[in-house]
Amino acid sequence: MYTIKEVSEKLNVSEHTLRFWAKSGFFPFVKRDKNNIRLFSDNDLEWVRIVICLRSVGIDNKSVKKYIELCILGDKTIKERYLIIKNTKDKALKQLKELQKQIELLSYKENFYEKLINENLKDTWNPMNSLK
Amino acid sequence: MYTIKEVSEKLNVSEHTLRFWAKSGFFPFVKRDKNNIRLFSDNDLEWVRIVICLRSVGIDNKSVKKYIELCILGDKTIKERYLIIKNTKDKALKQLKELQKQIELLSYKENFYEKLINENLKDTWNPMNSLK
DNA sequence: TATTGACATTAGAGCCACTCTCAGGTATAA
DNA sequence: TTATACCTGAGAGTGGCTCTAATGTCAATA
Repeated sequence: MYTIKEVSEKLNVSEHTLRFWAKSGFFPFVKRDKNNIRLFSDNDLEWVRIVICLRSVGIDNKSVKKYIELCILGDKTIKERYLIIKNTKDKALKQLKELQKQIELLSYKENFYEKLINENLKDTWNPMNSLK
Repeated sequence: MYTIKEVSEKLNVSEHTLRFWAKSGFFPFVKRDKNNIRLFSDNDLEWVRIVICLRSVGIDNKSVKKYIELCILGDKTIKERYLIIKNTKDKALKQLKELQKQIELLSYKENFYEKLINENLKDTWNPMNSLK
């Protein structure tokens, strides 16, 4: 069983965020010890991982909450949950493409600056000039 | 020359955001017509693209502003700008890896649900059970 | 035994980056 | 000349943290 701090370190999410998520009802199953301290099981960690996954792909907190509620409702919500995960994956794939495009642009500019520095040329990329 | 609306459509950023960015000093070079309406040149569009790029990789507005100010200062800031772009690219590459991991997890779960639906099995993924 | 330090808890204020609403200005078209 | 389709700025509202403050538990040390 892990405290908030340990979960925070294991999964690289701030304690603040974990408490905020807890307050938002993302972890209805996490137990407390006699001093009211949250104890996450290994299985709970997997849940946190899913929340991280959904959030990092830009699913808003309300929808994350809804997904969790569907899980708790059990088998009869499987199709709905399937669709949420599928749509989320599709969204993530789009983001991946977008990110690749941004990396290309950044690489282009990195290269551009490298050349400028090496060749000691003037910068032709400034408010008054064009990219290409 | 393009109005805010046209830029918004071309680059898929809301007019609100563009105005917000303008107010934040991200486009000090954009001209206005006699009615005070912003007119973006093709070159300005490239600037907006860079801002989109930096923002979408999570560079905060203050740092975006700083980068723009460095550009305006001209040649003597090239090395500093190079480092900003390089660090941003590295950050983006990390995000790419992270995103790929998330997509893997989503695919795993998608598959899991698909099987459940096809085989009409019970859901073993719920608060009380483990992922594997 | 008292206190120090490392942990935990909550409520709630503050912050960032939008996002939206509003009131108002201009230009063309019916 | 009124409708529409734009544009403008100011400023309120929102989401999702992020941080602070006040408080509590417990183990170790002076």
